Amino acid sequence: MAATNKQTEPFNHAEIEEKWRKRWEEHPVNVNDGKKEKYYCLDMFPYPSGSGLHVGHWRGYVISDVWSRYQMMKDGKYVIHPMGWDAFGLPAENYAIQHGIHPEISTAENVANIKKQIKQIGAIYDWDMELNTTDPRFFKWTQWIFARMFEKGLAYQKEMPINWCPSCKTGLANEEVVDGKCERCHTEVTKKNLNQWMLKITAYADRLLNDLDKLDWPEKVKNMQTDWIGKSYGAEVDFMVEGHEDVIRVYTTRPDTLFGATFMVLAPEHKLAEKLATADQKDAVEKYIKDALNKSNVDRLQDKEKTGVFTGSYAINPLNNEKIPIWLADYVLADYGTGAIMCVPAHDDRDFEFAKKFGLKIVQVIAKDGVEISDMQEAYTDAAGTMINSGEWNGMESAELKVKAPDMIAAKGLGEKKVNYKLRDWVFSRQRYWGEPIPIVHCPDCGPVVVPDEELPLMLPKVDKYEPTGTGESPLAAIESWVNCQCPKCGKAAKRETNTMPQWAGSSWYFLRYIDVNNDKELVNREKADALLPVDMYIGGVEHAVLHLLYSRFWTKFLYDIGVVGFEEPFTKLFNQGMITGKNGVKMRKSMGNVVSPDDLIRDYGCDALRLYEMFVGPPELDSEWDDRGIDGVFRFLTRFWRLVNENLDREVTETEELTRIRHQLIHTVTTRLNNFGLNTVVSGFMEFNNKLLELSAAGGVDKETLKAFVQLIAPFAPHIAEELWERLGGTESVFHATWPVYDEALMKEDTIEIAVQVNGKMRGTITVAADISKDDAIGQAKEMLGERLTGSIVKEIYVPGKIVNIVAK
RNA sequence: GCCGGCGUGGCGGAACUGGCAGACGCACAGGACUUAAAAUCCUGCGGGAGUUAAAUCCCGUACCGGUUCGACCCCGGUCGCCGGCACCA
Repeated sequence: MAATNKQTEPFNHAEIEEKWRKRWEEHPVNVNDGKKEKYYCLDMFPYPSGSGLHVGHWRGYVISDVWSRYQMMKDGKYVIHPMGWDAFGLPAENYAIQHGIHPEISTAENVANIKKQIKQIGAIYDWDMELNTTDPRFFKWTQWIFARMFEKGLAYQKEMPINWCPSCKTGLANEEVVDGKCERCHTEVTKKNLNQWMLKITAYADRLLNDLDKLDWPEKVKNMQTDWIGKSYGAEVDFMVEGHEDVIRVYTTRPDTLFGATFMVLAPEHKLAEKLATADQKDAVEKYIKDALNKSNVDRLQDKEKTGVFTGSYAINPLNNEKIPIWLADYVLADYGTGAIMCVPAHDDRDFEFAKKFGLKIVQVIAKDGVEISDMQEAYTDAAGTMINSGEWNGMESAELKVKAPDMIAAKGLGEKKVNYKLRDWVFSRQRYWGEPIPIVHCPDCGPVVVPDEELPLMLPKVDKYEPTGTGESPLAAIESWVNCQCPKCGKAAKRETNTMPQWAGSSWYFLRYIDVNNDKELVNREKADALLPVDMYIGGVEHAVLHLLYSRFWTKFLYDIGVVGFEEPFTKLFNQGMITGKNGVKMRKSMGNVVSPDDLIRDYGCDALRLYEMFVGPPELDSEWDDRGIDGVFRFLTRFWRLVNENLDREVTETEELTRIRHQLIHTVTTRLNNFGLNTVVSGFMEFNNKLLELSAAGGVDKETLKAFVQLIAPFAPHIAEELWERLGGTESVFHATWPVYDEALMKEDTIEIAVQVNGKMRGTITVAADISKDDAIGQAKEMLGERLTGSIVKEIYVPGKIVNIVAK
C-alpha cells in the first residue's frame, strides 16, 4: 500500500488564482501564429452600465469562455474571443443625466469598472481587440456605412406617425415597442408625426427570411424572426364604388373566398374614408374618424370589442356584382396592405364578429365537411373543403383555389397577385444626444447631402446641456455653431442633420471590427475578414432575437452587397443562455433587491469555484434559480480534487487496468457531454469521477497519467487550479498547450457488467455477468436468478446486449 | 387566438438512440474526529406494505388513453406554467 496519511497542503484559491493571472498576462495562452485554424467565439458585448455585473451576466461569459478554451485545447485552434463596449444609446445617456455626469465621462468610468469585473472571470479575452462604439475611430465607420446606405437609396427620410416614447423623448423602431410599451423604460408608446430617417430593411425581407435556413440557430429565434418578417401570399382586388369613380383596392390572403365578401371595411385613416360618407352618415363618420385618431395605440389594442360605422356607400363585389356596404372600423390597420379589406364573415373570425354585431349578411362559400351550415355560430377559417355559392368556382377545392385565385383574378383584370410583409422599415433617427451623429447636411438647394468620407468621423459637439427636448427635435438642434455649416456639394449655407443614430447602429457591425480595430483606412481589411470571419459561435441572451440579431443580419448583407465582406450571414451558430434569476424565478433587479454580486463569492470561494457553479447550477440553455448554498458543493469538490492530485504527487503508482478504464471513461464522459453542450452534466461528471478516484487513491493511489488527463479536462472550467496542478504534475508548458486526451472505447469496457432482468417489462433485479455473454447464457442466468418467481409459460425472451433481459410469460 | 418551450423526490437537476427513473449536488438525519464548535470523513435519504433485520411486493416522471416485450422518452387528448406574436385580413 502506497497510501500515506500525510496531510496535503490546503487549497489556497486566492494565491493560486493570483499567480496564474499574472503568468497569463505575461504569456498569453491563446495566440495567432497564422498557421492555426481560427475559431471565432463571440459574446454579445455589454453596455457599460453603472450597476456592474451580477452572477447572471457572468454565466454567459463563463459559458463562452469554457467553450472557447475547449475549442483551443481540443483542436489547437486560434480562438478569437474579444470583448468590447456598446456604449452609445439611451441607457448610458439616462445614467449620465441621472447622475449629472456628462455621458462621455460616465461611460468611460463605467467601462473601467465593468472591465475590472470582467477580468475577474479569468477569460481568455484578447484585450488588444477591445473596442468601444463611442470611440471616433469606431463610429467613423458606423457613419461610413450609413453614408453608403444613403447613396444606395436604403437610407431615406419620411414624414409619418412613428412610435414615440414620452419618457425617453425619442422616436422608436417597431422592434423597440413591446406590448405597446417602450422596450427600455416600459412607458406606453404614443404616436408622433415626425420627419424621420428610415433604413429600408424591407428591401432585404426575402433574403433575411430565406437565409434563416442556412443558420445553426435555436429554432425559437428563427421562428421569431420568421414571424416578425411575416411574409404572406395573396392578392389585391379592386372593388368599384357604386356611384363614385373611385376604386377601392383591398389586400386578401383568401382570394378563394371572394364570392363570400358581403361587406368591406376601411381603416379610419383611409384616404377615401370621409369622402365615402353619404349625407345622412356624414356626422357619424366624422365623429368615428376623430375618435379613432384620438385613441392611443394601446387603447386601440385593448378594445377587443369591435366598433365601426357605416359610410352609407356601397361597393360592388367584382365576381357576383352584389352591392356590399362599406364600413369604417379601427380593427383594420392603416399601414398594412392597402388599409382596406374585403370581409368574408363566414370564413374569418374578426369579420364574423363584426357581421354579428352589426347584423351584416353572412354567406358561406366553403362547405365544411361537405355541408352548408344553416345557423353558423363561428367562422370556418380552414382553407379545406369544396367551394359553394361561388358561381363558376363551385365544386373546386378551396385549398387549391387559394393558390390559383390570385392569377385567375389578375387574368380577369380585377387585381393582381401580391406578397405582403409585417416587417416595416427601420426608424433610424433618435432625438437624443448620446449617439452617432447622422452624417447628413441639409442644403436648401441640393436637399440632403451626405458628409464626404474625408470629413468622417463627424464628431458630437461638446456641450453642457444634452437633455432631450421632448419637442421632437434633438438637443443638437440648439447648438447653432454646430448646426450651421456649408453644403459639401455647392458650398452654400446649410444645416446639419441633428438626429442621432439608435443604440443598435454600432452593434449591427461591431463583430467585424474586432479583428482589425486599428485600421484607419477601411472598416475591415478584406483579407483579414476572409481569414477570420464570420463568427462561428455567438453567445448571448434571447432578448435580442428580433432587434440586434435582425439588424446585424441586415447590415452584414448590405456590406456583402457592396463588397466589404465575402459572407452574407454574420453568425453561423447561435446559443442563447438561460437567465439566472433570484428565488422563485424572479428576474434579478436592483429594485427587487435580489441581485447577487460575484465579488463576495470570488473572495470566499475563488474564481474557479464560481465558474464551476455557474455551469453546475442548471442546463446552460434554461433559466436557473440562483442559490448561494449550491456553491458550497462545487467548492467542496474543488478541495477534494486538489487533495486527490496532491496526495498522489509523490507516489509511484503503476497504472492498473481499473485506472486505465476509469481514465478512458472519464475522457469519454467529459468529451461527449462537452460536444453536446451539456456543461452542467460535465461538472457532475467531474464530481462523480473524483469520488471514484478518491476511493482508489485511498486504496493504493492514482497514476500520473490519469491525474494529468483529469486536470486537462477540467482546465476549460477551472483554469487556475488546472494550471497549478498541471505544473505540479510536471507540466513545463501551459496545460492549454497540451494535447487534448482521447479515449479508446476498447479500454473503457468493463469485464463484467450488470444486466437488468425484467418479467413482462417489470424490473425483477439484476445479474452480474461477463461482458461478452451470449444471449442464451444471459437468459439462462436471468431465469436462474428469478427461480420460482418466474411462473406461467414463456412466450418470448428478449436480450438487449449489455442492457436488459426481458422474459414475457403468460 | 396563433407559434414555441416546459411539467421528474423537500430543492436544483440526471437518464446517450425506447432498455435498472432519481446520477451529481443542496438541504436534512444519524455516526466518527473534537473539551466544544467549525471544517473534514463515513452512512442514510421518492411513497407505501412487509420484517428483529432482510428477502419480497405494490405505487410513482402533471392528468387520461394508445403503440410496444418494455415508455420520463413515441402517438392522440386534457390541464397547468413560461416565453414570443397578437385585429397583419
